[in-house]
Amino acid sequence: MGTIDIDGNIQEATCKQELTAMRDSLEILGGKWKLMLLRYLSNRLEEKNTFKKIQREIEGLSAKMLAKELKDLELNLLISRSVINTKPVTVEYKVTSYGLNVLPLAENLVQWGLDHRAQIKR
Amino acid sequence: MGTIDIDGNIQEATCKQELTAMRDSLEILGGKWKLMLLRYLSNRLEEKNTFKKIQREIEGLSAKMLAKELKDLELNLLISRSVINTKPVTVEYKVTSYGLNVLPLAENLVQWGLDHRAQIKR
DNA sequence: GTAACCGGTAACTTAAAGGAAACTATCATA
DNA sequence: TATGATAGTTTCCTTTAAGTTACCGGTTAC
Repeated sequence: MGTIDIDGNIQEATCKQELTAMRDSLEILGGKWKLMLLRYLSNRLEEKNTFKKIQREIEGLSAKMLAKELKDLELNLLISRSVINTKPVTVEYKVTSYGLNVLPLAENLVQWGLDHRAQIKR
Repeated sequence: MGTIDIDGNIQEATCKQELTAMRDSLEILGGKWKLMLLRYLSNRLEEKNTFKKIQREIEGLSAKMLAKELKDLELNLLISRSVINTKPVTVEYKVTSYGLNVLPLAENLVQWGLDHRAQIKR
């Protein structure tokens, strides 16, 4: 196992680095709404996903949480935010192409959760 | 996408079920120590991993948290607990074969975390 | 008899996450 | 002038996750 850096060198991660990496992942993707938002936006690439639209369509998601989660995702380059000059202004959120890379991971979690529920039932 | 149940039927999951599944996964695997413990035990299949040994070797992990995380993992059939009649008694924890299935998911998280750190640096 | 080892538990504290409701500011329509 | 839309922010509150310290019962070695 190893990543490849800019110069093409294999980067073997130490045990501690691996742990940090895992915690990073859980911290960045792990909130209550983050993966959900990424999946939501990934499944609506052709639509104009504004703040209010997202909030209306995801039940239970408050403005405060939505604003925070969107900010976090943007900071991590997973989504983009663009202000559009309509009146009143609208703001559109999109998954970045980099953000699309998270999807397989999210689907793995979905699948594991489904399998696990079946497993526990036995 | 779909799981296969006992009778071989394809189970298509609704959107809501998928979300629940994802949250289940994060809840079951998402604590501060759970995935770390699973990886720890998975890498030490040949050793006798007792409570104290684990606590000694994982720095920062208190008895309380260790006991709690082990209980949670056991409830979810991911590890097994067996009391051994030594004096004083020791308790051995092992990953179950079912628990081993979590490893790929954990490695994905590790890999994503490493890649992401590289990505953010640019 | 007392100190140390094992596998925990209980009580308390702190830090972070999350939720509800009200509020801001700008513009448009009725 | 009042109402409603968009995109948030602010305040207050509750819940949850996690850490700290002290302790228990049983056993053995000194």
